Amino acid sequence: MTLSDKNFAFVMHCGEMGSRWGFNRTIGQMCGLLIITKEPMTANEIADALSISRGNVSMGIKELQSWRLIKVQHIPGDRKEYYAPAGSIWDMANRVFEERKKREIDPTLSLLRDNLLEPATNDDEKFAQQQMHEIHDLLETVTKWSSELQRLSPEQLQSLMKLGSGIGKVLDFKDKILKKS
Amino acid sequence: MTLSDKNFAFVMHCGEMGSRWGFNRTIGQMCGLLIITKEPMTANEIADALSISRGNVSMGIKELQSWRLIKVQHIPGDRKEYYAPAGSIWDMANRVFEERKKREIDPTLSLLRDNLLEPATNDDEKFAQQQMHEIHDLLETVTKWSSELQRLSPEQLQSLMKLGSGIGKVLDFKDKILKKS
DNA sequence: CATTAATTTCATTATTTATTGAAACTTGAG
DNA sequence: CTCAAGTTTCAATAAATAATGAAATTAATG
Repeated sequence: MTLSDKNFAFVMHCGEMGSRWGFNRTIGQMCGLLIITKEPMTANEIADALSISRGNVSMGIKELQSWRLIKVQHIPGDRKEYYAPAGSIWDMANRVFEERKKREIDPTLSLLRDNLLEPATNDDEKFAQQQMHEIHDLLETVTKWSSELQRLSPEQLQSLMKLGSGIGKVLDFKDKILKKS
Repeated sequence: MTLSDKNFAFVMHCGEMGSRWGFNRTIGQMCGLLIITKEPMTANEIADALSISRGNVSMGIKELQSWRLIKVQHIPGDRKEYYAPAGSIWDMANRVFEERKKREIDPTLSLLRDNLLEPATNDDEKFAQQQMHEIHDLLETVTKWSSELQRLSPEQLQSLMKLGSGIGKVLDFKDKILKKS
């Protein structure tokens, strides 16, 4: 199975972007490949399509599984493993978002919490703590929000998404209501 | 000027996180250092504090400027350049967010747009285009939203942020209103 | 305009990260 | 249990990325 030029270009683009999205080139390519391929693929097919070693594919699969982006399927009478995206595009974007929050925000939040528990012992530390406090609050807000978004029903989410520039108006509206009551 | 243990630990943490935030270790450290240091610092002070070469600091400054995270200040009668964060914590987070959108989303959106203009020439391409279409729409929504958030006044933003779990209720409320009218 | 303090550049070197492929391991079938 | 198809591991190697520091450049001062 060979990719058409256009599809190949997309897969290569995913490779280029890979490291910006949180993984590396190969894993970006694998992810892109599995997304645009209708049928689940075997590890060997992936290796062939991308001209990379079998071992590298194995690593990549492990990584993609740790991101919960792919799932394994079996075909009766065939002992090979077939890989496919673990959900819709939306699901996958969500997973990447969640996973990146875990890697990019949580560790810092934890460090800041620890730091802010101890009292500052001089002026430098006092100023530093003020700054850290601001960062802490910002990250907490982001965290609260992302978990809030996770909790919304798909319909609510869609409603929110479609809102777009309407969000400002809804906010003003809400504020008015709250002031009255 | 030497850092206290706690402040040093914070700076080193910023280094560890650096690559996850979109830059590299040194630049993460520089960023953290400038944030928790009350007074603007010279390039040499930065190099000393982090035990890195002067040249490396120069590179880092250039990079941090390209992210619009730091600004240069001058002290009368002193020809050295003094560096300081370019805004509040909130400003900086926003800049990072914006810049990352530019690097992580825009190029893909552009590729997808181009791809979707050309008609698919076979079934594989047809399926691939469906998937790309979904990705495209998702990224467009994200883009629209982030620019929407940029446009909100600070008060509106704060109001939105504080909303937290209230967002669901506001949405339901909005839907009710819309249905009535 | 010469001096010199300060900054930037960039070829070289060091470090980190990714890839290969052969060997070890796992697993299902006979 | 044995075989063979399939997968994983990991030491060795390759590739990419970052850091150094000396030389070149810039710019303020008298």
